[in-house]
Amino acid sequence: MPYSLTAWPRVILHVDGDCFFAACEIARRPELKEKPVVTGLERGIVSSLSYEAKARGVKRAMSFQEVKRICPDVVFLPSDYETYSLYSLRMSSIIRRFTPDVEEYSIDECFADLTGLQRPLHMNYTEMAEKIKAALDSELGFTFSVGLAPTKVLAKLGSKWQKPSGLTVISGRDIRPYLEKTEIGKIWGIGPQTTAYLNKYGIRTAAQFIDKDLDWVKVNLTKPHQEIWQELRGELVYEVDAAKKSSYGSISKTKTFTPPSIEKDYIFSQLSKNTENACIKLRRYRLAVKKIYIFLKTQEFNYQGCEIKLLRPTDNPVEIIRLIEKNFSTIFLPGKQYRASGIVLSDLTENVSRQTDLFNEVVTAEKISKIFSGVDGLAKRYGKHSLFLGSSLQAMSRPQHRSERQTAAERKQDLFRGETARQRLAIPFLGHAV
DNA sequence: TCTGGGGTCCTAGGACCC
DNA sequence: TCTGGGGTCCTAGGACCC
Repeated sequence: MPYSLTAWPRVILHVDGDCFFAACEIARRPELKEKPVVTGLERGIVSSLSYEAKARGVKRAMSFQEVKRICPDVVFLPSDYETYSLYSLRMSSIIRRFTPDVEEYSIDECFADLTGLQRPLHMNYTEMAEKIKAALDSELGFTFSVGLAPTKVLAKLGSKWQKPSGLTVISGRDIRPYLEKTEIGKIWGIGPQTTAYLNKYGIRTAAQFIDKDLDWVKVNLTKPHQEIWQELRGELVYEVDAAKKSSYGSISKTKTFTPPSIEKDYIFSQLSKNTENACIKLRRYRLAVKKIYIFLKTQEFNYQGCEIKLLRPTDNPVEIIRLIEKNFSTIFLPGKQYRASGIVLSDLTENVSRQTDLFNEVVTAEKISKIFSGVDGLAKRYGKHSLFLGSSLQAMSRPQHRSERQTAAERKQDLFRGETARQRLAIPFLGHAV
C-alpha cells in the first residue's frame, strides 16, 4: 500500500463536556449541585440530565410527567442555548491557549491537533491533555471527558471510553485492544443501518471491521465507511478544521404542534411561523435564499412536501409566504391529521441587496428589507416573538400544552426579572391576507 | 427511545451535451 | 433514427450526527 514518508503519526485531541447543558445550569447556579437536574422543559422531554438524575432512573427523551413520577424532586429547566453557547466559547478558548488548531465541532465538543507541540510546550502529549482537562474542569466548574489518539474517530472513541471526567489515550500500538472491546455500532459514523449490514457479514466489533481488507471495504461499503475504516486503523483522513464556520448550507425550522390538527388555516399559519423564524436566522447571517422546501408531517409520520424555486434570492418572509400559499394545497390533504410543519431554506447566498434598482420590484424588496431590519431590532429589545406576521397569528395565539406555557413564563422571569409582560403585535402585512 | 429540532455529506439516477 | 462512449449538472433520498 502506498504511503507518504511525511505522514508522521498525528496526535488528535477530542474534548467532550459531560452532561453539558445540565452541567452549565449547575455551574451557574451552585445551589443545584448534587440535585437531579434536567433540561428540555420547553419540549416537555428530557434533553440533558445530570448524573444524579441518571442515577435515579431518568433517561433522555423521557416525558416531563414520567420524570416527575420517578423523581419528584427533579429540577426541570428550559434549555437556555445562549448560556450554553457562552460556556462553549470559554471551552474552546481554553483549548486555544495550547494550539490555534481547534475545531468547534458542536456546542459541547472540540477537536484539536496537538501534533508537534511537545517541544514548544515542554511537555508530552498526555501531559497536554491532562493540563487542558484540568483547566477546563476548574475554570468552567464541571467536568470534561478527553480522548487522545492518532485520528479523530479514535480520539472520539477515547473521550467516550470513561465517562464522566475520563482521560483515555489510545496510542498507535494500543488501538487493537480498544477496538476488540467496542461494538461496531458505537463507532462515530456507523449508524443502525450500517451496523445491521455489517452484522450480516459477522462483523460485530470494530476490530473485526478493521480486519477486513481494503478491497472488501471498497466493494461492499461507501466512501465514508472506507474513511472510518482507515481512521480506525490509525491513518488520519479527517483533518482538524479550525476554520470558523461562518455560513450555512441550509437553514430549517420545524415545529410539532400539540395537539395535531386537520385545520388548513391553522397548519398554514404554522408554516408561516416556521418561515418567519427561518428568515430571522437568514437575516442574522446576512444570507438570502433561492430554494425553499416545505413539508407537512402526518400523524403517521409520513411526509408531504414540495420544493419552490425563487427567481432571485430573498430574505423576506412575506415574499416566501406568498409562494408557499400558492403551493400549499398541493401538499395539504384535507382530512389528514398533521403533527408538524417545516421549512428548509437552501441554495443560500450572501445577501448583497444594495444594488441600485432598475425595477420597481427591487425598490419594494428594499423597502421590505428595511422594515425587517426594524423588526429584528424590536425583537432584540422586546423578545423574539413580540412581532410577527398576520399570517402567523393563529400559530402565535393558540395556547400550547402546559409545560410550554410554564417555560415561557419561567424564561421571561429568568431573563427580564421584574419587567412587565411584553406587548405583542401582529403586522397585517401590506394589507395582503397572506 | 413510539419518535424533537437542526444540520451535513454521499450516492444513484435522470437530463442534457458532445 | 439507431448505436457507442464519456462528461457534467442537478435532484431525490438515505444515513448519520449532535
